Amino acid sequence: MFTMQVGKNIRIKDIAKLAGVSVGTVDRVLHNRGRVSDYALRKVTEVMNQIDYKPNLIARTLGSNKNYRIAAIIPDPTLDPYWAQTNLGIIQAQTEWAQYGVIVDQFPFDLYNKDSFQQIASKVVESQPDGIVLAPIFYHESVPAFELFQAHNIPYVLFNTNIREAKPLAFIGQDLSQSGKVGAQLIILGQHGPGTFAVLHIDEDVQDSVHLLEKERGFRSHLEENSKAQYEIVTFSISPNSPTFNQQMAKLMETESLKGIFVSTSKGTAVAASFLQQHGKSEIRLIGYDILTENLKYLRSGVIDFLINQNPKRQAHLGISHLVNHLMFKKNTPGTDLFPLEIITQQNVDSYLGSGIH
Amino acid sequence: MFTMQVGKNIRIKDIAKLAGVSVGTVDRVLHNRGRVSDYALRKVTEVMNQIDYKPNLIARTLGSNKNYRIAAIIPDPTLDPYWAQTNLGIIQAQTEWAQYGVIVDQFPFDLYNKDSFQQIASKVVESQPDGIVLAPIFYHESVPAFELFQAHNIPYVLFNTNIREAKPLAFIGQDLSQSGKVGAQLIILGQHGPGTFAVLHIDEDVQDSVHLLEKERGFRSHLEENSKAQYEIVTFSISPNSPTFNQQMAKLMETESLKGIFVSTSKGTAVAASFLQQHGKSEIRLIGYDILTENLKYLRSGVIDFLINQNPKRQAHLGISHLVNHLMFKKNTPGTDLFPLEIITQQNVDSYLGSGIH
DNA sequence: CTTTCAAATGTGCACGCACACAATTAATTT
DNA sequence: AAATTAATTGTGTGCGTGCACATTTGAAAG
Repeated sequence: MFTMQVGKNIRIKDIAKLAGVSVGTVDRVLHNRGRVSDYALRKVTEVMNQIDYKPNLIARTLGSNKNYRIAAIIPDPTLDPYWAQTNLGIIQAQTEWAQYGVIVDQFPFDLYNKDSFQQIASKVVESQPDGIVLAPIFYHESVPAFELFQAHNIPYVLFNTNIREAKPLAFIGQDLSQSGKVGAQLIILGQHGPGTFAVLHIDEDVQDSVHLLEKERGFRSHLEENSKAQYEIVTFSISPNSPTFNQQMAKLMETESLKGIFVSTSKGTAVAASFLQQHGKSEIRLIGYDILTENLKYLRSGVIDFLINQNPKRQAHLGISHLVNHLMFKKNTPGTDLFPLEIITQQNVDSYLGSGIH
Repeated sequence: MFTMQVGKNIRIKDIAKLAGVSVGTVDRVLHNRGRVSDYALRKVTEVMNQIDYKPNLIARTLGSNKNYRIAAIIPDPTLDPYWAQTNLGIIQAQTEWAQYGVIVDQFPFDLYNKDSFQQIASKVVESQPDGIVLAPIFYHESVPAFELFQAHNIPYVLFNTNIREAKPLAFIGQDLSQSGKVGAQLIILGQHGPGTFAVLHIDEDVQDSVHLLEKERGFRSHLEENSKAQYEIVTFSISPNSPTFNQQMAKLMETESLKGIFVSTSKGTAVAASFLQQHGKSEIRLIGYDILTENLKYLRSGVIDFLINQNPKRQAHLGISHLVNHLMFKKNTPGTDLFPLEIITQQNVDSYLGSGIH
């Protein structure tokens, strides 16, 4: 029907010519800003249906010379090495987009204080950002926050923890139940029953931490389905601040039948490792989370056998990129971006440390 | 010294004003095209040293409306599922950059024919591309190819296999020796000696395949260093076309002491798996490479215990991106991009399949 | 002192899009 | 029929950079 130049891309100008209108009209149709007659609308949409128009995103960003402010709500990075990694990802995204008019403001809250989360959330809304990225680790406190964001029409992206009720622009993280299954698979590998496996939730308020319980659920379900031998699974939910903490851990270490430990938190992994080492029980299989400096030490010395990498840095980085793509490039982001459940060992850990952002 | 507007970025125009010259002169200095007086050159460089000018890449690509042709030299994707994955990565990059005037031409060569590689290489140079990405799987044939590229001043990016003599723009791939070590670590996990481990090189001409021997070297070195029990390691280098292939494999399967098999090629992994299954020896630990459809089947049914993911798709994709960044955005690429040695199991394989390009 | 010519410098347009504003047309009122 | 107003459509400018071309400068030659 129409002769098109090969190689060259279709521009708004071309559409205008084909539809017999001006670029302004096409522009109004594309962004449905109204102020267009039915006739012109029909003409343009007709052309649009026949050709495959892909707007030049490069030109678009240059043309609309907008500035965007993004708020990042994360736990205080100075209080926890895991969230320090997250912080790094945010900083990276920040510097990356800075020259294109994107400003990322961090709003840290206290990991151990639910109220602080709520306070920060309303503070963020007050600052009227164009978008929000957040790690909604507190279930109950998050739901009203989402409602607040929605009421103010601010798009938000979740990472780390998914919450069913939230209708975010995107979720970036892992399938936590599946993550538990990976842990289970690694803990029974080459083991011969019967024996005991321990699940440890160290350092967080488990009552409300959906993500930790999800991991445990996956862990248990895989063991029940797949282990031929008889294994006992025990769960400990303890805070290191508790007066009985040392005592409880010591008792666990001395359990004769103990064959493996699965720790659901990254920080807790190193804690469990130190106890195993102290009690000369390095042979007991230990599986935990994330490549933190502390964990690295124990992984290298063989106390920790496997780490499951949650990649907090990349999660945060990608969260912001998603938001920028949405705001600046008007790109449709995929609803969920599930990260691979990376298995880290003594032998492949360096290949992960060496590679940039993966 | 100079008052700068916060938030706003420095433009060429700003530099010109500060240096007391026109934008044209600044442009000439930036791209050192000459035709600039010593005085002006000094003035501009002075300003450049004081401020941190980051060119707006968005505007740059829009302004210089250039077209780039990239040639991709890879083994024929129709002959091997591994290289089919590579092909997918190239196609993805192709569609991604198409609208910005980047054209990627594929030049497939015959995986089993070294001469075809040489022929294709000179054919590529004839086509005068702006850049080349290639998988130099044949050592001896690659070196003269690199010299040819250099002589014609065409930048090239390597992936999959690194070659010391090549001075590429970038190398994208894995540390193969370390990859073998990961294989070894996974094969002894939970095993109790004594016993036999087999290293299988199936399907390629091992004489010249540096990459396979690298893996074996790593495998052996880790076992020698780390296993307390006595293990015997045997190596088989066989082609499935060989008349004695079935016989040799059958004999291996019946080896009583066999505790594990490490296969160095992705295609060979499925072959080994089928033999294990046929002989009812699924309990023998099997470790191989890559998430190919065939391998997936055996991984799911438990015949394959671990796969090490080389991520051919992403390697190819990133190779092209590196080249585009160099050509179009004039960005300095990092010399080497070592991919993590991803460990794939029954439980985490879906998390890898689900995620897009990571 | 004018002419010639090359080196140095400045100016203007294009890239494709967004957006503000100007111009046109049609409908309604006086 | 002229004037007012609203609805629609078209035009122009800017975003920051690259590049072609025009202009200026200064020195050498006539």
